[in-house]
Amino acid sequence: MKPITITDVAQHAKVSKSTVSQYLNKRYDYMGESTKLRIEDSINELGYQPNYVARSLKQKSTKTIGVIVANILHNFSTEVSRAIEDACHVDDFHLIVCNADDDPHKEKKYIDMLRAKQVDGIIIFPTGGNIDLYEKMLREEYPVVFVDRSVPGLPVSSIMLKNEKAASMAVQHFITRGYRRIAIMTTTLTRSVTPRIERIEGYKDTLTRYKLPVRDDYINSVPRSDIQMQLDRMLQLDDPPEAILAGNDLTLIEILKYTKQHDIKIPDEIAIIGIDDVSFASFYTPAITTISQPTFEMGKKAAELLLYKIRQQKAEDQHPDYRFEPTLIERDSV
Amino acid sequence: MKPITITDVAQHAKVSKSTVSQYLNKRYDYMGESTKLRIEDSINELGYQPNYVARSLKQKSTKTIGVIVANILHNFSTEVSRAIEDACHVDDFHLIVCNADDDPHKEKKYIDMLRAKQVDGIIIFPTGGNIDLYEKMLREEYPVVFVDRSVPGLPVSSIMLKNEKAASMAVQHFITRGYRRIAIMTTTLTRSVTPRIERIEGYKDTLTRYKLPVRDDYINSVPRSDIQMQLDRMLQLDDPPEAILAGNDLTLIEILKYTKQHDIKIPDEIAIIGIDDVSFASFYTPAITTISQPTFEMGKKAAELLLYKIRQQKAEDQHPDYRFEPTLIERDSV
DNA sequence: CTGAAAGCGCTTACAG
DNA sequence: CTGAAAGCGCTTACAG
Repeated sequence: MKPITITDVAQHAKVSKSTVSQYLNKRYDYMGESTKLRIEDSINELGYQPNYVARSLKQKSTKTIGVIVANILHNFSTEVSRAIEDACHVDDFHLIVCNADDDPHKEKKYIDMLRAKQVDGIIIFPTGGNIDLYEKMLREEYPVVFVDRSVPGLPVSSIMLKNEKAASMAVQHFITRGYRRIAIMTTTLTRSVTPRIERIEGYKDTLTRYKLPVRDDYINSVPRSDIQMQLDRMLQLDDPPEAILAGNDLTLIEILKYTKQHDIKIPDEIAIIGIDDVSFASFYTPAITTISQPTFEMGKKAAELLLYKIRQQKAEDQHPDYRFEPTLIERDSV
Repeated sequence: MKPITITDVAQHAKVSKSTVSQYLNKRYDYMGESTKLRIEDSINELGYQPNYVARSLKQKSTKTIGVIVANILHNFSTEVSRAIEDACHVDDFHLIVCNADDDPHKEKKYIDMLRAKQVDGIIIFPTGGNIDLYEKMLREEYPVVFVDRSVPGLPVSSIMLKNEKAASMAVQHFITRGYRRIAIMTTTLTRSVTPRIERIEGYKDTLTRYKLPVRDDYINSVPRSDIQMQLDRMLQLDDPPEAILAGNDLTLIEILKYTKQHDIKIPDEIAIIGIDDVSFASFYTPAITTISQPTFEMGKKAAELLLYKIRQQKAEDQHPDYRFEPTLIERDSV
């Protein structure tokens, strides 16, 4: 079945393609009322749908943006993506979401694919493994915004949590409740990743501020698959920690699996706070105290910033990173 | 900064655009070795990236498919989408995922948008509210595959769970463990939705088969926001149920919130099975017994079927629906 | 107020 | 073995 094109509509309405195009783009300024009506009728009668691909080619804009998340398994990624989608929707922009799976090769593949598809800009949760590619995009004045992690040296702002503050709030909460031996557990990646570094920094600073010792054997950064083992090691220390700060949702899940399996009571035997709110936090037993990120605002800001760059046709921005406030949600795991 | 086009490459390599295009499409059959090398060098030197939009316009194929899930909040949707993505990746097809949010208007909007963007086919988790639109697509021989829910009367197969069997397995498991007063709770929608209907059917049949009474006041289909209230009502019956089958993940979550809040012991005071595996099932206390769907296989089959239709340029298929096996994962909530 | 013509960046028969 | 030309379905100055 042959699709209806603008030519068919023009013939049917007995006007030129140009006039139909004017109509489609709502340039009614000089259009006769009867012409307008004839075109409208023809469109309905033929069931005409404009071909965006053709339009995009001519206009050099697809009204589509790409989002590449570092790892879709983090709840944070999904929530931010959804907020980005909502914000784009207002301006009639569409989204293509890709998952780099913490792999710079995949990230590069997706960047290339999205650019070949001519998306108007990309929001990246950077793996950190493609610095020269990010630089190249910038040289080509291609609109990019970073989320969750920053890329030092690039004049592109990143939308991030106040990570140090988040860790600090958690540690302070532990301290207030009387805990002194406080550990932190994060997942590790081969590349250095802003949130992890800053959260550990905030953790250390806060301990120091409260004159508590900073112990290396309480600071863990291991691959997700090794978390259970690492907990084993840490809890067998002579003076094991009484509290653990989970650096993100996946880490928290591994810790809960461990405590469940070894029948360790929370918070009596070990207190827990997780950064990132998880779906089951409120109805887990015990309900889990978390530090949540304002994912909705962060996604919105990322979208707005990217759309702004797209409109201004600029890639750089002089603004420092945008930092968002963490929120402590007190529940029963501390 | 002006992007590099095939014309630039042709000039730089001192050949025609046609030849460059042949090269790009790996039609090397009659191409001189030196020509090939010159083109390759020019591409690298200029950093040329083909424009897929232009290619798509000419080839009338975007190598992209759309996925419209009824409600992204169901874990099932996310997992199936990911499986579809993996399967498409093999054939170098890309994905645009949209969330209809159980709203037929949004579903229609997304179908129109995806077709305007000329995606080669769409996988739909149908809301059921756009039958005429589905029919129109079929008339236009547009490739479509349904997932999770079927649309009666349309010669388009749907990829579904053996829903009756899933409910039946759950009920049998309850019965084997000695439970007799078994209820079912599902979310309701204004439109009738295959899984819900079939699961209730399977539930009833199994009770009947075991000569247990089928009680209307044990069968609940209410909006998500009313689940808590409904549980209240049901548990205040003179002879309240001893076991509840949760029709999907969101229902299960509402039930767990309720039991937590009212301090109801699982499984001692109420036993629970959820259809759909949830992330926290294994480390919840108690670990939740679930019936899981083979989401990976289902997504794979959906993708394969759609890609097949796209290649054959056909929309109909005579095959009955594809049905997949549920799996009972015994844990501690029964 | 409307239409003819050029052009977006590719691909593809076809000619030589 | 390679190139000239037409065309995919739109939009956009420009002419009248």
